[in-house]
Amino acid sequence: MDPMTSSTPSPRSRKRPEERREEILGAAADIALEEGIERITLRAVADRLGVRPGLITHYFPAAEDLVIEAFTRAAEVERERFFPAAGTPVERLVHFIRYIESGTSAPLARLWLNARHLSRFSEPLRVVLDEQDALDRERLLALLREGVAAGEFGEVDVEVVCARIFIAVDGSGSYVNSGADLLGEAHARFISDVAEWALGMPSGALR
Amino acid sequence: MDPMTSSTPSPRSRKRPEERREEILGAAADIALEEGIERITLRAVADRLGVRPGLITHYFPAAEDLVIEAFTRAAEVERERFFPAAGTPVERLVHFIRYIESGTSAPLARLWLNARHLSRFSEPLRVVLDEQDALDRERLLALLREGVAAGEFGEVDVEVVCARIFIAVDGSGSYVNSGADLLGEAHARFISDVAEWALGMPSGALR
DNA sequence: CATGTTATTGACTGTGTGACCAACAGTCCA
DNA sequence: TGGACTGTTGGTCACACAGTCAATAACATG
Repeated sequence: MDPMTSSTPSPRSRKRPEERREEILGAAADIALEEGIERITLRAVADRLGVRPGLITHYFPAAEDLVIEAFTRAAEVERERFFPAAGTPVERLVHFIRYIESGTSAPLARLWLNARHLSRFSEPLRVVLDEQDALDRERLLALLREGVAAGEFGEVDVEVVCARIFIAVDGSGSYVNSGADLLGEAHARFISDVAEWALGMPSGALR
Repeated sequence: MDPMTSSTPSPRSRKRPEERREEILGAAADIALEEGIERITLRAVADRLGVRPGLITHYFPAAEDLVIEAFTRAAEVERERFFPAAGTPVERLVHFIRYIESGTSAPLARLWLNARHLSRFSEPLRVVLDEQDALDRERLLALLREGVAAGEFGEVDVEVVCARIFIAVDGSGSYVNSGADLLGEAHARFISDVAEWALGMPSGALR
């Protein structure tokens, strides 16, 4: 039987450590997004890779470390979709708002909801979540500061605007998570409404 | 040895079924609030009552039913603290806002965050969470309608106002949950700011 | 080709979980 | 008082989990 096409217990595929480590982290990040962070288990990760659970332990002696790194990875990958590199501050802000209001960010919203909850019980997760939160905040703050400097936003307190927008994003995400749109149409435009309000812009300016 | 004061394996205390059932639900609701819904386990509940796990099974043959009922109970108990029965609509709205901004509602915020997350994986929990959401929404909507009728709020779309306030509450709760106040002072007044904005009231009117 | 390194497996431990069930014992009624 | 009802126990089963370790087999290097 050709060992390459053998369907039964695939012959040991030995990989370079860095590559395997990346594979494991990727699988764990996928699980976090699809099934929830708490489902990142030695078994679940191993099954995704067609590998034995002991191997995961070999790379991550403490399972919690895998969880932390996988969450970080998932957060980083998803974040890059939020803030485009090019465009004026207003254009980038509109992209950010669209990204959320369109529902495209739903997986990330779920991941965040998930992490915020679990952070009550895991100090390491709380720390890394705070770090990722800070990174997001820095992105938006930079965008806002740039816009103020360019005269696109008027003279606003960027800290306050940033806080208002992010709280709105989290609130919106809570409802997106459950799938049901309990709050009607006002929900779909909530982020842009809040952003316009916080920035002192006329209603509809960011749509 | 006096069986009443015996400290060793407490003599079987037999209780009336309804009473015992209430006891179990209360203990489970406490666990949900203090340790998280997912920690409602036969053992955890039994330990709180100084009883054997099998007894919990006797009252709740399916553990999931206990979780659902306990969550409902916790949600109902906590909700009553939100909306006082007496006062003008504005007074009641201010009470509602104060209750949240003071941090008193933090346990409920955590419970909600917890439930929203778990509802992804439990259809029964999703259903009961939607029900409880609807009850909250009805309370606030009634308050708002009353205020509009009394001329206290002007001519606003109460549905939109309600949605905005609740999304704000959820967003605020997400950050309260982690303990760290990542967003600074703007956070503490966020609900009242949003309520004033949504109601078209001057800034500070609800403080 | 031989040898050492190490990626990978398989089997085991201990804990926590929900579910199940026979036996026990408190309570109430005849 | 005696029996029936049932609240309650203690034990067991099957499963999922993290963690440990010796044994194996693929690779790299000489």
